[in-house]
Amino acid sequence: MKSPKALLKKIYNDLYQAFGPRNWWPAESAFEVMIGAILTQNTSWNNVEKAIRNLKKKGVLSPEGIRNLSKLKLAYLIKPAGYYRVKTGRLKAFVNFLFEEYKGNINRMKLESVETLREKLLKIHGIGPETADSILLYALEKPIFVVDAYTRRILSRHKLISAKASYNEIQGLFMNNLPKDEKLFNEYHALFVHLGKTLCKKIPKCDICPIKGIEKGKVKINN
DNA sequence: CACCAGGCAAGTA
DNA sequence: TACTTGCATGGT
Repeated sequence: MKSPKALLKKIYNDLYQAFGPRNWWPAESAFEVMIGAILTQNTSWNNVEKAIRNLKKKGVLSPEGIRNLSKLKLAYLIKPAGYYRVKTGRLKAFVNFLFEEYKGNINRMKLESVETLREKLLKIHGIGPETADSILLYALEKPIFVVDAYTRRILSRHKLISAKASYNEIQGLFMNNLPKDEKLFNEYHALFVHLGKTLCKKIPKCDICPIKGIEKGKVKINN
């Protein structure tokens, strides 16, 4: 039990054993996932849910709905999610992209390769690596691993990565050592978030962390 | 009361 | 390249 492959598999198995399937992403449509991915940037999901509810209540949770809304009204509706002025611009930039590239049609978007999509998403103002990958994995069902603050914290705590490993390094650790399986990546990230939100949060010492018996010390990231 | 949450861009050195 | 700062609400 010392190769990164075996280790990452074991962590997954331990978490799945402990928490079971998480059924991610919590949303009723691919577009809702995309909007949620932007709204949840450095923001608690609880606050995002309020904003999503507001959008649904107004019947504007669609590419057309967001596009036709004035910035002022959009800002008001997403206010509970925080950074509402910034996020209004980001949502607008994103839906503009959807219409320019795909006529506002998500199915059209899904036809493109994950590599092409990722490049395009990263060019949109307000879409960084995590948001892009969340959209790719959870909205478009492309096999890509999402790295977030929880992932970083958990791996770092178990001394599997250095504290200042880059996004791409961490993503590579998973993608180079696991089968490129969308279902697996989906569940894996969801399990990390669940662990981070529950145990790691409340129990600083991590005494009852489900990830047990792993070898301490850094895992080789490059290979 | 302080602290932080499922980031990102822009500015500085 | 490698820090630092602004953005903002709501829960604990």
